[in-house]
Amino acid sequence: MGKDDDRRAEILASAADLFAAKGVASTTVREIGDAAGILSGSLYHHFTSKDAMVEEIVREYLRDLRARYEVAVASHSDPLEQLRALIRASFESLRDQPAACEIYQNDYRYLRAVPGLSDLDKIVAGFQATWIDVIQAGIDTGVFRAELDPTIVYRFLRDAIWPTVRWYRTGRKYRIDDIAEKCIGLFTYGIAAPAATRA
Amino acid sequence: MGKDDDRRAEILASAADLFAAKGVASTTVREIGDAAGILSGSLYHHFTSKDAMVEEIVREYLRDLRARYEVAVASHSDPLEQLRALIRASFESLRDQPAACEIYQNDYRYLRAVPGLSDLDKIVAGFQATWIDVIQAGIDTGVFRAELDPTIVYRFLRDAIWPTVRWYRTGRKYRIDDIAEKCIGLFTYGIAAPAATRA
DNA sequence: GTCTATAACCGGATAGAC
DNA sequence: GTCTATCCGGTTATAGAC
Repeated sequence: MGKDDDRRAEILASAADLFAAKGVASTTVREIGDAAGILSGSLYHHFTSKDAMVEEIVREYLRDLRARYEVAVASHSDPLEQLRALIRASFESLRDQPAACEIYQNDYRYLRAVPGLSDLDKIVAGFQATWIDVIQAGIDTGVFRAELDPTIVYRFLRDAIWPTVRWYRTGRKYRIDDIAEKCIGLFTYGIAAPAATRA
Repeated sequence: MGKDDDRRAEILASAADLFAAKGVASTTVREIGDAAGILSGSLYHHFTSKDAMVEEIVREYLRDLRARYEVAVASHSDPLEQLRALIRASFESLRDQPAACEIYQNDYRYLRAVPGLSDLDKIVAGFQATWIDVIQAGIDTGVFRAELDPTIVYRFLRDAIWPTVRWYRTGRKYRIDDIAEKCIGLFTYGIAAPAATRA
């Protein structure tokens, strides 16, 4: 049984790489078969459909991300530290599961239309609530600036962080930890030099 | 002649809406025909192919954005004001041409593969250079914090701004000018309340 | 568990009548 | 300038042999 599961996992992993590189819709079952060393028809012995493969990849990814977020929030009481932990957790997720993350980023519209992922919007709303609660707590306790709009801040943070998966590559100029800290620094203190703008 | 051009422009505008809403690859020529009130075959009297339509939409959009950026940079000498003008110009572009902008955001991979858009990467590199030059000037003149990495700052800014086109809708809770100013405030000063973190 | 062969469908694009 | 009719290629998925 372990052997079969391994084979399944191998096929799924190489399929995820293809989905990430070319987009889900543009990846054919023939290509998935080629990458796994079998013919497309044989895929249907392991999976019921191409969309079922996509669903399995994305579900596992979301489950993992949810777990990381829960640890991040539970590990701190200060909202600023919680927010920083959420940012770090996001970058670590994107480092550890780049293929699934890229699928999630690039093909959200496709995923929403997959029958088995009809609860996707609900899951994503849960992530959003986690971030916004932390931001709101920061404002309420005076750690964050009072003028901030939590929803808008969340959206800018989210959209700044996740596309990193498209340009970050392991072993290149930046390590993911460095990028995470630069992101934290930028969003915590802003661009402007204090003396020049806060007079 | 004017009549023909109008008809062309109408078809192109409704096609752009479809491309933006469903994605370019998922939009069929039959749907484009339906939206224009003609059959798919008749489209080929006005355009040589579906990709030719896409190319025309995107080229016009990029030309307009380039012009806005040039005005933004030329109108100021202080790097902080130049950066703010670039941010405002981006949001105004996204407000005035939401369909083309969304295509550009969502279907970049598709666009890169369109033969007629083989210079796309080069054009985009020009945009990037404009932003990075301004950020570097801000650091050099001491207006921006010295620790900043211009390339990274550019990427976070770019990725925070453009996805706005996906959730912003005219006449809703926020006007685009408000969103632009909130973006400027967030990236200029950061999240942290000064007293709490700068001690 | 994989292969062969093929069904059933849908996409972009074309030719020629009107 | 639009319609009718159709071609051709590529897609997912299935049936049954091995």
